[in-house]
Amino acid sequence: PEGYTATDILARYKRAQGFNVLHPMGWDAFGLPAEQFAIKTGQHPRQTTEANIATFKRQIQSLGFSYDWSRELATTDPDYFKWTQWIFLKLYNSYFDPELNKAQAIELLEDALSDNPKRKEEWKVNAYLIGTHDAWKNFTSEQKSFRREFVDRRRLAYVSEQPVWWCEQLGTVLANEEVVDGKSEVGGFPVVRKPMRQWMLRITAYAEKLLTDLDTIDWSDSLKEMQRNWIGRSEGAEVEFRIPNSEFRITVFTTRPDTLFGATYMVLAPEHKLVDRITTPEQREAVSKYKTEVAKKSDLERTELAKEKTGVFTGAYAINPVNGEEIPIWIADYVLASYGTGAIMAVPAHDTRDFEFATKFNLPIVQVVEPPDPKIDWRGFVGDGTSVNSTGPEISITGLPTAEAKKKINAWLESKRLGKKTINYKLRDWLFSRQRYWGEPFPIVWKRDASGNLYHEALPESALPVLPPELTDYKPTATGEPPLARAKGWVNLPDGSTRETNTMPQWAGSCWYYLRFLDAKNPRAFVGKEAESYWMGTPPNPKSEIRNPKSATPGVDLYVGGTEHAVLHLLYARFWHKVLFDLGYVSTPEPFFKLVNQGMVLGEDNQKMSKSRGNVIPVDAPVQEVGTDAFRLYEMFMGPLEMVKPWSTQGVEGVYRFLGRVWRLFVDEKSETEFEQAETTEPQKGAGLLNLIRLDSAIKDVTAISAQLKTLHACIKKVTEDLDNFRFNTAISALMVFVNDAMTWETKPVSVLRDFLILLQPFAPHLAEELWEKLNLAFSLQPLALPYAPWPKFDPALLVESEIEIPVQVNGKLRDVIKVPANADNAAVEAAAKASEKVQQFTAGKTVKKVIVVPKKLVNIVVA
RNA sequence: GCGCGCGUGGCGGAACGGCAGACGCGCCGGACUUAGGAUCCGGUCCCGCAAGGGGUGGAGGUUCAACUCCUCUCGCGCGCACCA
Repeated sequence: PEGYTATDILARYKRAQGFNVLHPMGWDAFGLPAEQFAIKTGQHPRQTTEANIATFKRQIQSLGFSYDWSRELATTDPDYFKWTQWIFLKLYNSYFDPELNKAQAIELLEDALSDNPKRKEEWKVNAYLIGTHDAWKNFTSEQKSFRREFVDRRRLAYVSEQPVWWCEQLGTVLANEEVVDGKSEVGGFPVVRKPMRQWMLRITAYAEKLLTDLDTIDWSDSLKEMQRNWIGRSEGAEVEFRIPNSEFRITVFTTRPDTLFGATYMVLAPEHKLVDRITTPEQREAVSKYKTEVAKKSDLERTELAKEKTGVFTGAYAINPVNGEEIPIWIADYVLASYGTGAIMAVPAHDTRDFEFATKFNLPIVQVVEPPDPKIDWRGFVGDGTSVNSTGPEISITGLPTAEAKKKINAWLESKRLGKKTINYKLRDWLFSRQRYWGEPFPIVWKRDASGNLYHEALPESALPVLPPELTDYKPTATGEPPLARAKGWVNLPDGSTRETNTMPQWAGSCWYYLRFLDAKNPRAFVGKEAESYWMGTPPNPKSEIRNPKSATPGVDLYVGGTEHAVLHLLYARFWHKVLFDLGYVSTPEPFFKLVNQGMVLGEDNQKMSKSRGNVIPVDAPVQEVGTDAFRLYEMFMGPLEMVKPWSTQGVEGVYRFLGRVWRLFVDEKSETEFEQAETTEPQKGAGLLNLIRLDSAIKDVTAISAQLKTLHACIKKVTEDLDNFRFNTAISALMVFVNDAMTWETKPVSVLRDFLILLQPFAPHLAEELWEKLNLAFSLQPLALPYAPWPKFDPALLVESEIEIPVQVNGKLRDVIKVPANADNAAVEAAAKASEKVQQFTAGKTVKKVIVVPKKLVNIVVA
């Protein structure tokens, strides 16, 4: 409720300011967690999903959130996932054009192949593919399958056979992002690497944009940093090492080409393709034994237990291109097959891991970098310095600082065609298929060509939505065959083709729901052009003030959510959005302009709430005890939204008492006693008895005096400014200050109380509306609905004091507080300060060296 | 190990470089009450009768003035982690 309360307050605030506010709610209900719950309770996922939605909806509605329920959606609804499948088709039918740096329709790739000779060269298209687009129709089946493969390899959604994370207990493969410390993110089950044929999404094509565009959006630094780390950009060079008397070449990636002269050995990942080919007969046994050992280790063991380096010599040597020296090639599991080229040049003098390895296996350690400080030991020094011992027959970088050395050696490598500058990313393509029942089916069928080769083909848009088959046994299989394969009648189509039986992951639906909210019922498009550009488009809606006016990037004005989606939903959604942007379906390059992470609410014991600890506060409990308004108010009063903070039952009572004071500010206490008595004697009259409650007789339709206006306008100013900065806790404290003061008033002007209720309404809407209604009735005011009553504007003129208090310091220490006329000039203020008796006590007999007068703030007298 | 964030009363937390502790909880005292776990009034950083002194994890620095800026350091939280 914390994040939802925050957005509801802002939605109500912005609505009162006259903005057109889109504040929606929906259900992201496909995927593993929902299906796991269904299996656990032995029900069909559709049943449990519907039941859970009903429960959540009841709770959410009990909190009085002002959602536009006409836009409610569920990702499991065919009217919704039809468009999830539609977007998948767009991914399938697009490729990433590196020259234009954007996604393009796949037909353009085909056109480019036939029209642009330069492009053909780039793509390394075989000569027989050259011809006009039309000519392709007359290709032989062999040619067609070649062309198909060529195109398929470039789709943003593609099929790939490679080692993937397989989770036995969940019966499905998982994406990198869903595997945490060698276990599944859902359930914490072990996962293993297993080669499988799977659907992938080419998110790596967007690595650079996903990284650089972070600078255009207003997210927290930590969240941006998490995405940056996950994308893991690193600049370096690829260098090619020859193997003597062999055709084979080993390419390594290094961020320190300047240390090339210090490369005294090479290491290949045990899984590297060349390992078996280069291993000498004498070393064959040792190498294959090591490979088997490594294969048995889980990834967890490979990383966590890797304090001690292991590896074996392959018997082969490579030639260091800068000095022609032969260096031994080892294999070791500290080199990962999945990063860079799966091979490294080892520079033990200037890399911690290589240093450990070389020390253990007695490999030579040669200094090639001089640390900037001679006191630092060069052994294991990994920072920047000056190159030494780096002179070869053709190239020397000795004496150059690291940055220049890198530049020079890169240029040399490039001129010799031995290497080139490269950028590497940790980000891998997104594994997009799951062997589960509860997800969107792929709009894909499989066919065989004349020579019997299996190939995939997209269904036409008219075939959407592809509904999943009704299955009584929807549980996953042990073999990894998707449960959908059981529905033979569904799988096999009349024309002999078969349906794809994998389903999409739980993240698919949430990748674009914010777009569907804009136009939730549109039957013709995933979102209508007009609706999209009205809510999301450039130029930014000039009425939006949440949006940073300096940013050219519009999008969703405010997204409140937890950090748990940092490298999952929030990365995936940005990726999909960028593809849709490239293809011209949305008008912004980024989906979410401002994102605020609400901090977790801990249990009263300062621990994370969990069933096992028994410290969970169920939403219904405080709502029943103190009511929705107090609950909302406390959620916001606990502390800053972003901060982690513990729940406190006593704290809830505090804001409950505040609401009681608000009530008594408006209501005649005697009438309340009458109401309570009547309720016990005549309970059958029920709600009608509420009329017994009368407004306090001090509330009058009179002009407010200036002190009252001052109190009101100070409150307006503070609440307005705090809401603009998402500082709910201090806004509430300002409301409390107002009430504390107003309680002492002998006469309470209606106009002031009304404005106060408008300020209170976003936080405590129920109480505010009740009192608003009573005021309207009692004073026959126009019956304007409170949520649309215009937000009051504070008048600075009313806050001006004729006399102000100025603290006076002597040598920076507070000695007195003096009263001066607000319009007093600096000289007058200084004189008044010096005239103060208390001040004189500390200045007597001393020389005044300097007097600092900060207008309307403070006086500091410096004496010696 | 690297990155990000945070250290303020008994507690949650306030403070554009300008009166440290707003507001709330708790506690102490009083009023009203048969009663109070309701409500209202007053008090509440520490030492001190007071005058005054000390105080924002610790040590330095910049400044007339530092919770706020800089350097180092300690502690806590989160994230990443053999990424070449």
